[in-house]
Amino acid sequence: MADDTRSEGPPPSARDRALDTLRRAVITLELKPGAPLSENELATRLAVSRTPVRESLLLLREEGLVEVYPQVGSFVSLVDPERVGQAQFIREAIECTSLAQAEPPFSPEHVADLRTALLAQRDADAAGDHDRFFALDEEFHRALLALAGRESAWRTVNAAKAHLDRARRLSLIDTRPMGELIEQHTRVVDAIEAGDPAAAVDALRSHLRAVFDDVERIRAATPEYFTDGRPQRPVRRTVTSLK
Amino acid sequence: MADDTRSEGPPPSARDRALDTLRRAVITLELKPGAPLSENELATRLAVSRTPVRESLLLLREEGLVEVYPQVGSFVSLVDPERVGQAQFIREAIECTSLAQAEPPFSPEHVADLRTALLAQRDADAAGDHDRFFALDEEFHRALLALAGRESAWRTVNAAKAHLDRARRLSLIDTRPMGELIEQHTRVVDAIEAGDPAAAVDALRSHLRAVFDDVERIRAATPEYFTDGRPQRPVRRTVTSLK
DNA sequence: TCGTGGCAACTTGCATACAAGCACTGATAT
DNA sequence: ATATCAGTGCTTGTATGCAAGTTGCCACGA
Repeated sequence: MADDTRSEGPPPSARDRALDTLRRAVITLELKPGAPLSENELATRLAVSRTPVRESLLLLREEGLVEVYPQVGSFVSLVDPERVGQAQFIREAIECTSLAQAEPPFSPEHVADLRTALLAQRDADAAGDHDRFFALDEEFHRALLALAGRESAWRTVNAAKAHLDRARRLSLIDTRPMGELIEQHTRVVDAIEAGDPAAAVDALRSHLRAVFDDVERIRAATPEYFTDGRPQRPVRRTVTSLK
Repeated sequence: MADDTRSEGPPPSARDRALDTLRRAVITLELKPGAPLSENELATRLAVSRTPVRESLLLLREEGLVEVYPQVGSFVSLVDPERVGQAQFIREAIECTSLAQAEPPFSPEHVADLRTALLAQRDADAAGDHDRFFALDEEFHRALLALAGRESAWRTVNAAKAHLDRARRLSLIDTRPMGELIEQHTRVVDAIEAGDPAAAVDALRSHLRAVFDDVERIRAATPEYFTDGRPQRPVRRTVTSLK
């Protein structure tokens, strides 16, 4: 088990690499909401043919991150407050239900995972490392699901919260302190360690709603990245450079 | 509103048609779990090229309905009890949370929709029309979400419950009476009409769990369509005919 | 009879050519 | 100056050819 290279699975295909690259570019706002995309342009940049790029865009479209207008063009989706709200509801339903169904005593390893993610998150915030902060935030919520043996539900939560994540990333442009969020996470873990699931659910719920309320503030600050309810107007423009 | 042809949106592309056809074939068990697929074969049957078929398989793979082994073949996914349980949890979390957050008085139209679906479902059961029965079952649960203004969450629920639906369809092979399910639905609507959301949630939860428990019975009856935990063995065979 | 090696046919992944359609530009007429 | 119309270049959708790899059959040898 030591000399295992862990090459599990086949080598990533050109599509896998293109998909990872593009998805990451979209959620990190490297590709900004509303930015026009072009299969040919992206294929050139990624040094592959249109096929893997096209298939990637098809999957990203299914995730709600890209919109494709036939014979017109493809665009990074604008952040849709409606979808953000939907993601918020789904997340709250799944995470809170999971936590509510978890029964003490809790696995010490899982609780330790939560504490570890929490401390690392504090460091990342202090260092101003936004990417790491978000990765740890995901790790925290994932560990929360694992506490009740519902880690497999993470995939569904993740798929639903893409728009929510982008909105949250927008808020980091102001390099705003994340202390409040860490504080809220801490309250959740404290309640868990105290063996009080009900209190943990309450703390989690108010945390998730605080995150959601923040979206409106972000929207007011950067309205150009949000939909105004009207259909996204297809406008052909020069493609923004990817890296 | 009468002469409106409702042609909203562009005409369906070859990919759209292929995807609809294939997805329907998989969830109705016309294409049985474990059945080998072939892009070329399907392309010929559907009278299109490999491209739309390939893209459809890619999307179905993302939905968990198809498994693709590069250079080996594509197969209809076996029903995975693990995924069925996951779907059950997600469904219960979302539907019950939605119903719990709904506040009386309820919209008379929505309640009427529930009653209508219920009666129609009784007819479909009596007529032995399985497809219609399932369509109405979806309509019922969708209306339940609409009651709390969470109809948009239906998409997420639907995406998660593909394996669950196939398992339920397997049970219909015995032409088993669906009276119990209708009975359970009725209890939910009764509680709603009585303006008692808490009771409705309890009735809904026990209904969903009854559906889930049924899966084990189905698995015992038709184990060849379920995974035994081991990876699905790729075996090349003659492609089952589609329609 | 049983084991083994190689060939043939199939699979999906990727690249590319062609088709159909929309948007923008610019010239032209009013 | 303004409105209209045709052209051009881009877009995505589809079809198809080629490449790389795997499976299973079948002949061959022990």
